[in-house]
Amino acid sequence: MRSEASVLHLDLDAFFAAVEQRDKPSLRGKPVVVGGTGGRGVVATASYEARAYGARSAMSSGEARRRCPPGTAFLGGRFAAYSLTSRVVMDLLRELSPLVEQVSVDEAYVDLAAGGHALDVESLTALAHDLKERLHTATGGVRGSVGIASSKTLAKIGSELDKPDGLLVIPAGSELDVLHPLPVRSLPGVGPATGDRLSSVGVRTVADLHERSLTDLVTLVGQAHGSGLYRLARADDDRPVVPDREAKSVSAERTYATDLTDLATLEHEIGSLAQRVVTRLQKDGTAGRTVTLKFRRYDFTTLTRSQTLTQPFDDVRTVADVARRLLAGIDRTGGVRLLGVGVSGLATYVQGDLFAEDPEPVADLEEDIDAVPEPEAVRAVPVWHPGQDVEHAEMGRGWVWGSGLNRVTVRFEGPRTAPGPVRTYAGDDPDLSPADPPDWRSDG
DNA sequence: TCTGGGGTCCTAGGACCC
DNA sequence: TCTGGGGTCCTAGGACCC
Repeated sequence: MRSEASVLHLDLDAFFAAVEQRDKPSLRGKPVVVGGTGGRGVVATASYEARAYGARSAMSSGEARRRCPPGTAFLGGRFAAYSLTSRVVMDLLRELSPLVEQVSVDEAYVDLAAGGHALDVESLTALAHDLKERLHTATGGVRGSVGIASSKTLAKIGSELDKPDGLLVIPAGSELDVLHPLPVRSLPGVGPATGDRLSSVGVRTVADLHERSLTDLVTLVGQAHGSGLYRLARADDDRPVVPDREAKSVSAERTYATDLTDLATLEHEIGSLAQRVVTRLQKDGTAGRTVTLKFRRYDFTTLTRSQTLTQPFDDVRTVADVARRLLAGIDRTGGVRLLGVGVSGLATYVQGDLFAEDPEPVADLEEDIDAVPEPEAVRAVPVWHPGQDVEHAEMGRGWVWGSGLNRVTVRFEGPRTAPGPVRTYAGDDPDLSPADPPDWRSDG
């Protein structure tokens, strides 16, 4: 908690629906629901007109249809438009401060102290008012709610309390006055499960929470969550505004209109999910070490299976092969409602121009790189993927990082100058064809 | 027409190493 | 011949958020 209200939280109001209403004037003033329109769809965003009829985020689309009147627009979503509009807003925020932490397409924190702004309540109110107006103009009609307080949590609660089109400054010193009357469920991080546990011991408001001892709370909801709640009840939150957080995992999943049972179909679906994940991995110039398969049965029971490999990978074949092997160990009786494929344990690599004259130094990126020499060449080499039959090796392009006798170390070509997935094969001819596989091995 | 899709963080147990 | 802890990594599941 800072001594001044210098953290701003912006939350765009009914964002997806607002963009639709902006682009289609006939939808303005009418209930609009954006989300999955199929039999198993859920609501992503309901306009405030639709909320008046009881439509809510995460509700099944069927339920929303039942609640909303005829004439309600049910739309599938145009994510390119949302993302473009989001960028306009985030650019405006970056004019306020170099420290902007984007949480999602429609939400961000801004460190106003880092932007050198006057932090008295009057100035902050004027700043927020001005931001809201500029945002509305720049986006062509989207509105947002702003909270400004001495911490991220309080700023977020502030924007939430005055929605929609809100503006709430919580002056330093008044945090507990705002916090204590609120239901615990309104604290970020307190969902249905924690809410029920707290309620079962008579904790309903933040004031109730404030009366409980640290040990009580830790016993009730665990170490991390318990101490977090203890601090929250005291407005004790000093988390910094952090721009550009690195992603820790990448995943893709799909719920099928009807449950899948056929193994060949499941394996095919895993292939297309793996492709989606790998496309993003490669675009980000990153690679991962762990593949996770997510599996939801016909009855909604959900399980995950994962496997960690010794080397990072960023190719479809590895991801798909590992995921298919994980699938083989799962009882598929009754049918599969959802499949997901994820990659985690991401390693971050320096992006750079492949042919830059003065490449980024790679030596100190990771300890185990120290011994690796500069790449000698980029050339076509056979590429083997962990878990793959040697017979199915392909030709690929890779950086050759040192070819010794009977041994060539290859890194995948990609937008990076630092270590990526390493594939080594033994053999004295670096131009061996896949039809004539050498004695393959995977090795650092 | 019950329950999307993309994430983060935490817990807990077992393996393994020192 | 009984019996340590601590630390880290991996796996599985769960809570929560937008």
